[in-house]
Amino acid sequence: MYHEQAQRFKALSDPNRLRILELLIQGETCGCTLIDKLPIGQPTLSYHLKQLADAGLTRRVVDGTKHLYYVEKDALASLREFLRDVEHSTATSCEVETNG
Amino acid sequence: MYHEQAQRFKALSDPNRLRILELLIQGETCGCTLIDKLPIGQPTLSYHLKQLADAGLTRRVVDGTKHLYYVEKDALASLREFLRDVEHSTATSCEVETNG
DNA sequence: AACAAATATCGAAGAGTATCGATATTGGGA
DNA sequence: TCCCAATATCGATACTCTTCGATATTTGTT
Repeated sequence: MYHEQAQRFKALSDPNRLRILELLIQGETCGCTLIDKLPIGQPTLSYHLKQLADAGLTRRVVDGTKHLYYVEKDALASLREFLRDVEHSTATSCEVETNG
Repeated sequence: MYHEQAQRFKALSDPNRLRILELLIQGETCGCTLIDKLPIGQPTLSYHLKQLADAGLTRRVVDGTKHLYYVEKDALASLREFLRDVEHSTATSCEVETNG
């Protein structure tokens, strides 16, 4: 089913979310510090973090009043694998006249 | 800039488009045969093919009245690379207590 | 209990998306 | 030239997304 993969790609289809992912990977964990590095307000950040979490791309850990977010690298790897499979599932009849 | 990558991920964020990509890779090339394998009408297929082409994921070759579409594998590979970079750009301070 | 900090949720506005039926366009064949 | 097949475009509709300000919730601190 393509629906699940499509959902994950959708989570990656927003520039702010890609930026968030990279900040998280680089060591940011807390919404309260992310907010200073993004051109969006707090409710919007919360919305994007939820999108990422719902897609399985991040995991949330509650620490007192702070919420820490971590990237689920396995999910990213799974998407990479999907793309690679699509690329490689050729191998059959896709022969375009190779000018020979 | 994340905008361009986000655009490409957006092109992959629809199940029908993922299906189209796979059909194209597997040897389909013509809209007139794709249409029989998808649960959408002709204008919608045309719309999706345009989305994919605009995102640089496919290339169109006109052959008389038929239009042939080919997957730009380089674009897929570039997305894979982007995902891998995001995964690997850690290496610094993202140490979560590794239970040691 | 009162307050502050961090986050989530709500309601609304505006933009964008997917889909369709109808119609236009383009190219090949009679 | 006339018709057909393949595709694109248009206008409309319903839905989803992103964003915001305002407000609620949750937790730690005094």
